[in-house]
Parts: sequence; C-alpha cells; structure tokens
Amino acid sequence: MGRTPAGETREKVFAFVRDRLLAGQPPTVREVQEALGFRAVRTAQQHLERLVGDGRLVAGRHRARGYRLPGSTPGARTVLAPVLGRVPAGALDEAIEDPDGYLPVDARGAAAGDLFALRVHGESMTGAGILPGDLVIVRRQPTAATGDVVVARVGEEATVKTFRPRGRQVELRPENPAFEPIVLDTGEVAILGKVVEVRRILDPRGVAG
Amino acid sequence: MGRTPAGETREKVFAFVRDRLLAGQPPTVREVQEALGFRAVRTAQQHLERLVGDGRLVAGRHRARGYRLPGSTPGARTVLAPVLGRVPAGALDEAIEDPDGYLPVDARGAAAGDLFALRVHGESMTGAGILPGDLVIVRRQPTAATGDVVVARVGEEATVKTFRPRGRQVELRPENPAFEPIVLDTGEVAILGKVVEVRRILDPRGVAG
DNA sequence: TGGAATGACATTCAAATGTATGTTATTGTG
DNA sequence: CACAATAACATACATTTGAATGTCATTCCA
Repeated sequence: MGRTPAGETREKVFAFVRDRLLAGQPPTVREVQEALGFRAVRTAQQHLERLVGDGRLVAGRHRARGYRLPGSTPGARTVLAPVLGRVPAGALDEAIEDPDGYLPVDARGAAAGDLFALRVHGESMTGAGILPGDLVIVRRQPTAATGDVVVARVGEEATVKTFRPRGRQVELRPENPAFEPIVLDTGEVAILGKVVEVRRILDPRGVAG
Repeated sequence: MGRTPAGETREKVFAFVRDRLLAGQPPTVREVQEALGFRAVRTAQQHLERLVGDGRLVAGRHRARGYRLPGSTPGARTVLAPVLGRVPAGALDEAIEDPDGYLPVDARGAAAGDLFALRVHGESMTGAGILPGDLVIVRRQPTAATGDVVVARVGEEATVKTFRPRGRQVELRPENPAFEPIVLDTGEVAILGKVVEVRRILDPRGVAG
C-alpha cells in the first residue's frame, strides 16, 4: 500500500488529537481514523500507539475516549472552584451553595471540595501583587505557616493577609505600607484557608465571578 | 427498596454530571452510578433520562460519554491552554508542539487553539501586578488596542508590555519606572497576542508550568 | 542490495458503555 | 384505600470502541 513521507501523517494525527483534547472533546480511535482518512482502524491505532510511545500522548487502558495529553495529566485533576460572592460570614458550606460562578482549577494536591475562590476588595495586598478585583483561589485549612497568604475571618469580615503567628497572638500583615498590621488573640481569628493561587482577568471573555 | 426524598438525588446527579462536563470530562453512566453510590446501573440511567427529559442535559445516541449540557452551554467552557516553556522565537505552532504543561482556562470567547500561556521573566510589569514567575494567558491575535497588555516579539525575544500605537511606530511600555519604553517601527514588532489573564501559583499543588 | 523500520490495509476479539426489561418498596394524592 | 409516581435494585442485551493478529508495499540505511 502507498504511504506518505515519514512522520508527516503522525504530526497530523497528533495535531488532531491535541486540538480535540484541548477543546475538551476526546476523540475515539475511529474518529481519528475518519478525520485522517484512513481506511483501517488499525492505522489510526498505530499512530496513536507511536505517539504514546514517544510520550506525546498517554492512554487509559481500555477506556473509551481515553487518550490524554501528558505533562500535567490535564483534565483529570481539573475541578471547578465556586466563586463566593459575599464574604463567607457563617459556615463556608452555606456560601458555597450559592456561588457567583466557577473557576477551573488544577487541583492535584487538594480535594475537590476544599477549593473556593474569592474576589479581593481593597488595596491592602498590592505589595504582593494582589490587586483589587483579583480572584484568589483558597484551599480550606484551619491553620497556616508563617508567611502564608491566608483568608481569615475577623468578626464578621473575611480578609486576605499574610499570616504571622506571634505566640498567643496572630499578626495579619497587609502588604502595603499604607495599611497597619492587625494583631489579635488566637481566639479572635479563624483561618478559613490558604491562598494557593491569584488570578486577574484582564479581558473578560466570560470567566465567572 | 429504600429511597431518598424526592428530587434530592437527582440534583446530586445533575451537579456531578455538570461538574464533570464543565471540567471537560464527560462521565459514563457507570461512573455516575459509582459516584452516587447506586447499586444498579439502571438507577443512574433513569436519573440521566429524567434530566434529559427536563431539558437539563442532552444525550448523544449510543455515544460513549455522550451526555452534554444543552444549548450554547451557558456555563463555563473549560479548555486546556499549553504552557510554552521557551520564548516562541519562530512560529508559534512549533512552540506549542512541546509545552511544559497545560492550564485549565475558561475560554468562552476564544477558540480552543487560540490560547496559550507563558511564564513571565523580569520585573518590567510589576506596576501592573505582573510579577516574575507569573503565568500570563494569551489569546493569539495580530493586533491590539491602546493600553492592552500584549505579548510582542521583537527580534528573537518575546516580551510582555503595554501596547501603545504611535502613528507609524509602536511603543511597548513597561509598567515599572526602572525600565524604559521601547519604541519601534511597526514592522519591527510582531504582536503575538493579548494577555487576557494573569495567574500566580503561591502553593504549587501541581499546576503545570 | 538487502534487511529493518515505517505506513497502510483488512479483519477479529474483547472490554467499555449505552439501552432495555422486569421487579420491589416508599411516598403522595384523591 | 386504591392508584399513580418515584426511587432503587438486578439483570440482560446491543452498540461502541480500544486492542490484537496478520499481510503487503514503500522508504531508509548500512
């Protein structure tokens, strides 16, 4: 049977699969076959096997539409973190019931339900590159380490600050010389979670929040 | 057999399927079954049928992982944007062939293949809250509007700057007083795309890049 | 030149996955 | 209470779909 120059077809196969995967629509082997115009399933299958062998794709064993891109094992760990509109005054779970939207987050190290997002108000953290309107992605945890950027509840308000334990007290330090640190007894502060990521939408293509 | 209050389970089924779909991972009927703890495939199947009947889902006939959100998918549309390690010196497509990883991005307004991410080097944009090490998500486009933060190629280097047209020339303005603006003829500058989002990973839970 | 690697074909097998049939128990309503 | 609707279970069936077996022609390279 005829053939095309070496490697050329495989690039097309990879480009097709990659585009489909990036679009969130994993193809089947037969869809690859059809898209590339192969007359045998086996041909598409072989190309895919090669790509897996080259480490350019990863395959799930006997999994329908199971081909994925390597690297961050994408998709598999993408979860949607709810964007909480109001400050979570009471229990977090209640606020999560009525989110403003969802953000896709790569959550390898966090359980799916442990992530949420908040919109930042105020300029107290501009020195850390966290501007008003930014979205912070928070992993729920009751404690923090020195220097962590945390979301803490003080009374009825939630605030984003740098965490610094001070013996029996806690310092919530803003990253802006125009603001004063807050020092409170441990009992007066509740750590809601740690800021694990900061996002700023420059071009609102529709990201919720 | 026992049952749960009316409608309650169905909401959970819908939430599960919706989250999976928004994350780009359509589930199988059996995955729904397992996730909800049903002992029979049929139970999950029935819930899905109801959701389709209510218009909250659409089903592809005999299609593996064929359930989708109806209509124009008003919710988020998550795609995976490749993180380009090196500066894209040549054609962008070549750099995309070998990404460092992928980031989940809500890409409502952008085509799947038009998004990529770059890691920021240098401190020329700190005034705009873009710090060294940050990831910028870029939508490919050959032109830009005044004030847009763009990724431009000047010679062999790609740089992130604020875009300001100056008649037949172009000013690439850093957002840091320690840096000088770059003014070049239009022909010397190629706009690779517009920065639509900025991300900073504070806690590396595994986000690629 | 001759073997190894590659590209492609035709076909079959087996696992996954969507769909259908039938039954039991609980809840709600007139 | 009778009856419909709902929730769930157990099981079987059919299609899709990923893998496997075998063959042949073309290209590449020593």
